[in-house]
Amino acid sequence: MEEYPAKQVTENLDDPPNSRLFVVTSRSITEDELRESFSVFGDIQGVWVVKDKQTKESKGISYVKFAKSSQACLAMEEMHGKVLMEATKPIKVFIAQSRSSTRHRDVEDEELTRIFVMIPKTFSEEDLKNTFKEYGDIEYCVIIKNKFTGESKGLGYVRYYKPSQAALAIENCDKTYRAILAEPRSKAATTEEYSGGGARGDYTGGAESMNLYTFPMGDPGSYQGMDHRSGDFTRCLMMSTRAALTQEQIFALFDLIPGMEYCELQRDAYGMSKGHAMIRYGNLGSAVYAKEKLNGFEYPPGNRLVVNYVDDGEDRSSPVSRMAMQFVATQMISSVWNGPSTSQVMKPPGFSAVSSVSRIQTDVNLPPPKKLAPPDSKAKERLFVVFSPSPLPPDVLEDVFCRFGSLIEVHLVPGRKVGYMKYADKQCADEAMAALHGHVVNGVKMKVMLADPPREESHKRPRTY
DNA sequence: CGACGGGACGC
DNA sequence: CGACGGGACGC
Repeated sequence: MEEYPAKQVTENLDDPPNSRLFVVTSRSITEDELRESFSVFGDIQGVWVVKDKQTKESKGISYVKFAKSSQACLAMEEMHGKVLMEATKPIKVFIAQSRSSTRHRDVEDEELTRIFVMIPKTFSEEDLKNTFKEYGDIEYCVIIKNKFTGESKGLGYVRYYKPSQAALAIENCDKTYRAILAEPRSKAATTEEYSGGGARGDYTGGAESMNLYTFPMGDPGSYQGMDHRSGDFTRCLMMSTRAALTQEQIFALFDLIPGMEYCELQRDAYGMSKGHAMIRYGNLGSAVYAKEKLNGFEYPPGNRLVVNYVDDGEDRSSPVSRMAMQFVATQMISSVWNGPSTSQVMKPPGFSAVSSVSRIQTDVNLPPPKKLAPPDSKAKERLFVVFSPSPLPPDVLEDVFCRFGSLIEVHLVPGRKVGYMKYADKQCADEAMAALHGHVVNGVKMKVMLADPPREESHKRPRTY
């Protein structure tokens, strides 16, 4: 990166985060060749080939700095495993450790594919998915909820399949979501030594001795993102991995679930793993079970496997097969919640279907519910609502206040008996106020007024008088 | 009466 | 296995 003043270079290496690549190549690969092959992915700010001090020969290590993390991630995804020149080995590409970091582990996809966002409390996981799917395919969404009341805490996780997708979301989503990369869930985990080295072959043995019931899948949170639609279950699975796994390892892993018919690692023209394997089971139950047990499983530890259903071309539309799949799904969910020993206890199919019984009692003649305005809409008017004797739950308030149209968000002030209703349209807000002020909902009397303008950004110096 | 911004997952 | 240069300069 000699074309930049040195001070600027060292200061920019980690800015923005995860915008620099660590590239392992044959020693014959030059800076020009790297620049040439990586420049299609974005704005390269510098290329540095590490060379031996004395001999000036390349050590087979290079750094490529991009302007954006999404560009670096895309380049990593596309170039990892590629052969740059005839008769040289395929290159390895990783996001470089930040210069200040002392750690020596590769940066895993696990750390680059999940984002942490702040969202309106009214957001469902479906809303979250719909908001963030424009940046790439989402593996799952989870909203953090109060365990007792089920109320959203206004925080969520979105897991993408690829680092570039998460990076695009962070770079481009509305600032109000405050999207950042999520810290990996296991903080001090992965302590045991996997120095990554020659121990790869041992993991097959490890897998065989593993107890399926003790897989680290026990947190119900990860199931909230599971897709329960019956149409998504198939006998065919696709597994993605970024660590190099052998055909034998993958076979052994998926063969732990009885009924595997077929398992093949996909390879590119050089015989290098493309990081995908196709697995098929002889029956749907086995496939569902394998997916739930192995998706997210770390094998080897630190390398998170992604397992998904792929369309196997079977007709899943008949009522009989739909019901069969619903049955399997319900059984799965039940066994997850209750543990394997009680998996016989099942809820009837369709149990979790929405029961939209009206839960509103009021002295107002309410119009029917209307759709919410997009969460990123600009608020044209806010209502200030005072509740007596106690505040109404947010879902009830949303149901009531949305009926005049353009409602963006319900905000209750924690610990107080007041709240704010954000509207994208002034007239809708005024209608809501006119209709609801002084009225009673579920025994709670409401004052509905125009809100004072929001407090200014509090980053100013405190007043000194 | 009654006023408004922050951040973490049942490991 | 495969991890960090050379050269610079505004309180």
